[in-house]
Amino acid sequence: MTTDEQNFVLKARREKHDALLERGIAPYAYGFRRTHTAAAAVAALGAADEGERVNVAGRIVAWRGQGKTSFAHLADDSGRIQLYFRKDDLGEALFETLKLFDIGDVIGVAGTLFRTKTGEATVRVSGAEMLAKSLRPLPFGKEEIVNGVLVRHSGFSDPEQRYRQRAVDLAVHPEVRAAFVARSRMISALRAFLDARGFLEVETPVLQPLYGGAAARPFTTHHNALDIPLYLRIADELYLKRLVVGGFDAVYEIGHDFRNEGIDRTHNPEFTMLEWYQAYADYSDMMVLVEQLLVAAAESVRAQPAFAEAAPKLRPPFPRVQWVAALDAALGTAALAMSDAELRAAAVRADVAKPDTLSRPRLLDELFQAHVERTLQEPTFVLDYPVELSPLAKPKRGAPELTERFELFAGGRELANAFSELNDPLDQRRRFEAQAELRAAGDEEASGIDEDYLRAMEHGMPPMGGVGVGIDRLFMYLTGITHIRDVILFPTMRPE
RNA sequence: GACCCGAUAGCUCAGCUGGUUAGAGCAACGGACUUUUAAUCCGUAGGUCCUGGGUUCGACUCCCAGUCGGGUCACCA
Repeated sequence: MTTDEQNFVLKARREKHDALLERGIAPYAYGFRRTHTAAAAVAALGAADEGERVNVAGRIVAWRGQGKTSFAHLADDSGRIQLYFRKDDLGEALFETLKLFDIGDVIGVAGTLFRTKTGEATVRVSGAEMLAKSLRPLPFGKEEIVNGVLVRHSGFSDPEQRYRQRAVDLAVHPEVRAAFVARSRMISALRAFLDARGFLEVETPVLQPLYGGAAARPFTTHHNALDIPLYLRIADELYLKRLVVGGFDAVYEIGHDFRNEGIDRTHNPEFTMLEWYQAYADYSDMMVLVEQLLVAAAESVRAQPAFAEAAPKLRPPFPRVQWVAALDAALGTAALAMSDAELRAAAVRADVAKPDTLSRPRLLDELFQAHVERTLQEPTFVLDYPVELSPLAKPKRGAPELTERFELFAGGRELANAFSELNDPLDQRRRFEAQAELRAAGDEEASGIDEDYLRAMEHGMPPMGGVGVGIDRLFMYLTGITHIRDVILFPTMRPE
């Protein structure tokens, strides 16, 4: 492989750049006054054969030179439009300058709309400006429509390079842009849903002196001036609940959480979480809210043409199954009555990795995952988790060994997790102490005691329902996209 | 972490049971062409065949190790 400096393709581009300068043409402009986007220009022509004068700008994505004429396609955010350059229209000097234009250049053109004899809306160009000379070619493939389906030839398909060079991936793949537009619209819809119900969007610390609210290994960093370790948050939960103590009755946050764990097609170390908390509500209220929110999210995805078909048609209420009953049914016995040794033996039979190292709650959870979770394809609420698995959830009314907690599963994956939030500071302290014991016994994911959070709760925390929704996975479920890297613009990669 | 697959021109790929100057299409460069659309036609240039060992008269090709990537499975409440 040649180095960039020696590469003949780059060299040719650079020579054209220099030739533009010699002709007194700036290769990099300050702006361009557009009258139409590409799509708007096509629409402006309508069914007519001759149309108005337009100024359009974008990237040259195809070029067909033909002696004293040339055809090109110009792409912008809205779509693409064909350009027709004719020497008689442009004059000798400008037509010669066109030879310095390449696929990938960003240009602006002025001209009148017309329809070619093959029926395509086209700009008959009378003036063209270089806006940004592309010194490094973009790997545009050639495209054709076969039986109404776009077929791309060559192009840019190396998965690694596509994720590493997302700017290139986006520039040459409109369908990738469409996925991220859909993601953005879905997040807007989530905000609109919560805003309309009186929730206040807030921002809580990403850098935290203690991490909590979930079971995961954190990223650790160090603050120089304070000379203390700080952790990137693994959840927003404990700060949002402090805000409810402070008098904000309904809050939510959409932000990144960070978990220092493996990377695969459903896990990125940095991912987007929506959490909300509503005072005076319990987990039953949250179930209804989650159903409504999912319907709103699915509608927003279905409104995107690229995903109109993919988005599932949700019909609340979703089925509710009891955690204990589901696990008992799968194991054929009462799971909570099993001894630690029996649980461990069951874990071995279920191919759970390293069962000897797991605490009792983790064993139960592993068994539930192995036997129940992955069977849940249609959206399903799993209710009432054992208290050992849920240190931040209130005991279930009438069954104190369980908690008022649910998780929503769909497509075999967890989409949401919610509780009637524990607001008894004395109980919370006992739960933290139990976690601390598990931690001391080697459970890396058990939490410690967060005294500052306990102090906030001791001032009086209203009863509330709270929910966490994994946004990346929700979007994957609603679009049918199977790899988390395809829903995160810049997924975490090993450095080159 | 386990198993399978892959790495060759800027991009997408071919290269047989080992054989001497490593190919194609696109992109690039030169030329022809004033309604093309995977434009077409003629010509030119472009390579550390991932890295390191080994086998062999000879390795892009076979073997070993490594690196990186992809897929599947497992793990990650």
